[in-house]
Amino acid sequence: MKRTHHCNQLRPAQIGQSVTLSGWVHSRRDLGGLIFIDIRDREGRTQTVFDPSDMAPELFQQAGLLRGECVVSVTGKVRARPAGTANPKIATGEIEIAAAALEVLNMADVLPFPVDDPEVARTVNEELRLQYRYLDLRRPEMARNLRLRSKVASATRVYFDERGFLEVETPTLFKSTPEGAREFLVPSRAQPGKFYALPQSPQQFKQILMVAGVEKYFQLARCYRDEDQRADRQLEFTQIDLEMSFIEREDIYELIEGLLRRIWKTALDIDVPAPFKRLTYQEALNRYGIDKPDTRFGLELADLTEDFRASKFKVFSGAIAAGGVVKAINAKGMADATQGQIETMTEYAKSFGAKGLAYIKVEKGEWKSPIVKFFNETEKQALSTKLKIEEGDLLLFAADQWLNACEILGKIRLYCADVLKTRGQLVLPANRFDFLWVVDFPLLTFDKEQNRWYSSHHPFTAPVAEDIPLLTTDPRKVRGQHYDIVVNGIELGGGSIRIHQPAVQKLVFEQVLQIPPDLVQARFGYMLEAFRYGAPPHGGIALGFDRLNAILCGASSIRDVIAFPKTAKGADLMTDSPAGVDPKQLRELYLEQKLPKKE
RNA sequence: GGGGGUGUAGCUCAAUUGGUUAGAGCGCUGCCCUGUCACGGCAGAGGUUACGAGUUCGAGCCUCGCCACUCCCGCCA
Repeated sequence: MKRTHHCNQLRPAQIGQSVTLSGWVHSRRDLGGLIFIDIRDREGRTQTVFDPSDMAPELFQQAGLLRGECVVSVTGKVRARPAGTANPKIATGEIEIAAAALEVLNMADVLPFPVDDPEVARTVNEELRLQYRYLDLRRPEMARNLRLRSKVASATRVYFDERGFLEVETPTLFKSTPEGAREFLVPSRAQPGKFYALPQSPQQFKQILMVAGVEKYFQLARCYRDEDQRADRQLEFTQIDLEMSFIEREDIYELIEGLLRRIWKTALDIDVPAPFKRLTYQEALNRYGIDKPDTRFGLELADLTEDFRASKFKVFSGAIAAGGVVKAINAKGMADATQGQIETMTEYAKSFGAKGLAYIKVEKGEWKSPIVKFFNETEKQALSTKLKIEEGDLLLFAADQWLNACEILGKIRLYCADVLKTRGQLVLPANRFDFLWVVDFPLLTFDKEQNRWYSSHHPFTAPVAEDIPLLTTDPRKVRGQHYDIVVNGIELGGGSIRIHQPAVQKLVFEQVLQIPPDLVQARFGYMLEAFRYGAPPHGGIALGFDRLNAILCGASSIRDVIAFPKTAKGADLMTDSPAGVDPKQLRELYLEQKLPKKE
């Protein structure tokens, strides 16, 4: 019995037709002398009626045995529902199928959790959902996420095709290049003692493709990073990865703005305005305390360094004398925070390395604070002006080295925004998307513990041309031609213009990053060689495809937009992976196990 | 590696200060019911309180350990 329609197709126009529907028993309502069975498929659901006055007793009896999630085919005539019994909640609610035949394609055991009740299903323990993912994915919400993701992938492919990009697949069996994220290793059977590594990104291959003359490459690339996970980070994830030759940063901005506009239009029917705002790294830190600012709300950081340079309050003036800064935010309307809440915030700040969190509550025209007695009139005036102080405000301070002070207040800013959201004092519309580019990142960051410079982004990022001479003299000041795309405080992607001159690349590896020449040769020699045979200037970007879809779906975790995600410990609860292997398999790979001792 | 949260019936949740036989709704089973759509009514079954120790006259509750899930810090070139 092949189906003639799907379960969201029949309307009054089809009344009188004989049809067959196939799907799952969504719900049954057995009235004794009359049975209603709603059949559901991925498109929707349709009511069928089993009426004993109209059919063989065996058929009616069979219908009575059906249970939730049985798979059935029902054949019958489409008819209008009797007056007053239409169901306006579903699209097929004006009609029903008068069942004439029933084929039970498969029975179903009682489910471990309901999939037909969205209220309950939403709160079901995620552990259970992951164990029975095939049931979880039957839920309309999850089915919608899968479908949206597919549409976004299609729109992406169409967009890049229109722009002349080639979709090229790159290997997932790569080699280990242990700069950066920890890698998954894959032992080679054919070459004892040697290993592949799964790529953290197709970075090197896509640059080689530019040397190969592809000019415009893209891929929905699977990437692997053996690092601890988060709500927005999985061991394996997907990137919209691309690279172009003969371009500058502006070309990437234009391209990605177009892509995101296309995706938002396709997925949400929203017209995103372009060009996007741009912020330098410096400004992002200074104003928002983070390199991926959520600009949907204010609570911006103010700089008070000059106002407190000579202050009697030594915590401030001392930090400044040590080369640091004093920064503050005004948490509007939070003066009623309890001592406990302030304590919580202080502990929170300390967990990010703050020494403390000075505050002033502005209540009943008074400044209540343990520190305000140290301030003179000029200082108070400066605070008033720069922080636009009003009744009911809560001022929070950080005095530390510039980056620390900014980052601490950046975290506190987000924390305050959450509190204000919870209280209903800050409302962010679900359809608001603040896109922006963050640019002019420092090319290098100094690692105090290892006493060396490392790449802020990755070692292939090109310095801003005029900063190249500073590479060996003053690395701190070198700006990278790196850019991040941020939306609503989420880092959606990042990329850069790459180094295409082998001499500069070699200089960065050996002189700046201090990687021994033989290691450079072993790891990147093929790349340096490739660049000698005519490498075009090139650059690219990668966007987190899972994060992108989570944003579009309004999901709080990327697990909700990945069909079969892993838990925080990297387990797949459905298949029970990872799992042990047979000793024979290990022997074939020339591996021995040395497991940690349990105490 | 570190910090926080959660774990009680198939599911979602209760359970006073440590005190009687651990409850409710949904689901499930049986019976009744011809216009329901969260159908309704009656009856019933269903518990190693994640697991393991300990304290106590007595532990779902307190202590220690351990496991799983989750959020965060570190980590994520």
